[in-house]
Amino acid sequence: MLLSDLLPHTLREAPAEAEVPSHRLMIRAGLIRRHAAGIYSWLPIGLRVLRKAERIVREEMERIGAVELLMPCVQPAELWHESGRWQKYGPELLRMTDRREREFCFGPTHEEIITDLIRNVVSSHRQLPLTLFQIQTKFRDEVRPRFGIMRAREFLMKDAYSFHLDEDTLAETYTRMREAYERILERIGLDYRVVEADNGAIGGNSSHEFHVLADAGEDTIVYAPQGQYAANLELARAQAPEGERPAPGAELEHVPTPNARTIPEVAKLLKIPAERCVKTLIVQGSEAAAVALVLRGDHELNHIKAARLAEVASPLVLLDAEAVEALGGLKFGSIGPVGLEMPVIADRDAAILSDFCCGANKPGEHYIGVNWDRDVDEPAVADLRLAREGDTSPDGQGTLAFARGIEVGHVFELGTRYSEAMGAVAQDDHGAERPLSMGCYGFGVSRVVAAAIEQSHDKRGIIWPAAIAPFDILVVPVGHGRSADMLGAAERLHDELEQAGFEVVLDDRALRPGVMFKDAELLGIPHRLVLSERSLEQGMVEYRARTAESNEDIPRERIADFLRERMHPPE
RNA sequence: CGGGGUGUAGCUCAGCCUGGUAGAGCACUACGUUCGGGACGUAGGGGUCGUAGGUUCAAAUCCUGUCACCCCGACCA
Repeated sequence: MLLSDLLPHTLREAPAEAEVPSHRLMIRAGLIRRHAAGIYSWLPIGLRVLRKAERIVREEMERIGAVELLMPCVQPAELWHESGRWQKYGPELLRMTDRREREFCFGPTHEEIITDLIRNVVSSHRQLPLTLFQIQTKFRDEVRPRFGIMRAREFLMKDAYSFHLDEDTLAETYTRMREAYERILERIGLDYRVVEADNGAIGGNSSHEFHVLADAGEDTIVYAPQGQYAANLELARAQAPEGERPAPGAELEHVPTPNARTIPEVAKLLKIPAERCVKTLIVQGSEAAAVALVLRGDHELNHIKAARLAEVASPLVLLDAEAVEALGGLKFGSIGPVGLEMPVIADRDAAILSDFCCGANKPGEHYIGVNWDRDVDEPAVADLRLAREGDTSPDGQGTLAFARGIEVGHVFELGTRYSEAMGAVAQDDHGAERPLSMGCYGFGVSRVVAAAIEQSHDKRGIIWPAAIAPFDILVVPVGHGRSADMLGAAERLHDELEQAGFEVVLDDRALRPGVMFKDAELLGIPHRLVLSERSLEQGMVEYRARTAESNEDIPRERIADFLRERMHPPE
């Protein structure tokens, strides 16, 4: 293929808006182009990469017996009303009306459509289990699209759905899908972690996320480097405290704390470590107007965990200063559980404290020597806090470390949430009609391309993993001006390698060598061959891997074999 | 949605404070010289200064509204 035919458009400088390496490099290399926030074109070279990622995903889906179909991007509102999500999904759902004022949305996901399809097509256990997938453009009207293709509003996703009448085959498909995702990420050559996850808006039971590790990642993942445990920080269980609560050793005492509102200020003023203070957060209750959450002073509230408590409203609402004041004159900076007239839930670490310090529910006053049971009713106890680096892993193996991750895949066991709402049933082997169990499995195809660049680039440009590189080999002829047949020689080399089965692109732009070399590095094609007047005379070709610092001269007639060995080294 | 910021040529930016003929580098076109790490010369093309209104003899510049975009926090492949 000729580079000049591929709409090459490299930039020396990236637009000011591009912040993270993958976004900058994709724009500079001319792989994508933005039209509006989170909406991009894929230029020919970029599209080759996307198609390669897509092909790997498709192959691994087919390997586990999933079957491809294609569903519509535009979906009728009625189906979303049936599942209840027309109300629930919120402004992220791009809604529209047709000429007859009938409502539609641009699909952000396809549970409704697939369930509608299956309920009309499947009626017997003999047709199950069944796993279907598609690779298709999705639209989610993200609050804040950013980082180019990484968090776009329009993006390419593989979504798969499985249907079952028994939990065993659902669990089996779920496991096979997890393994398929691991194979995809291994084939692309990415460093990743599988983590326990929250189910979010899609709902259901068990759920795992697949994160590619990268500094630009938007999620914090928690994992034990020496053990198996890994989870999204939102979900990571905190280490349970050991031992019993010590018996009270101090008297309850009222102390003035003028101008000390935060835990560090109070701790400093009273010369008490933050670990012996508690903070009290007032949130909206599910039934009660307010619920108090008590955490140790040095711990942070995990909002997801709090929202999951039956007593607490979901999603979590932290009451603001005004609402707190309305509850009997409470002020931020001096709230504590003593004498508080509302349900109190303490984190496990706060619940085993004795002789602790807390706000006295009057501005500028605190209590010290506070003890549960003696001074305050025993609280309900729950895991409320965020995990911290250095905590012992919840499974006891090693200590927790944090890393940044880019979520490229997410698998869910949905159960019967959609099939019950939408009446997707089949007859079991006794002739009884039962709702189908579902699994759903998403993989961000366009996002994994950005993730690959985040993990594999240097200051000069992209370093494509071989599996998704737009081409295997770039041929660069230099010295057009001196040697009349330079381009002809390059074309012969290109044709020969193409016939040998390589994907080859020839830089036929006849630019100055420096420009072509810079672009070669920016584009990141794994193998570069340079032809020059000198090498032609000597019957050699100059080879350099994208990752190498220097050149090797390879005899012209050996070049195909040499490249074969480089790309597929003998075991 | 809350907080901060930016809109001037395809890209990076200057000009704005202190109103007076819209600029530079890169990119683009033509010609010439160059040709192993982002060359040089000459001549060109391209911008109603985001947008609407106001102040003024005169607005890129001052004022008001509005839109778009970017960054930091609550959501997701």
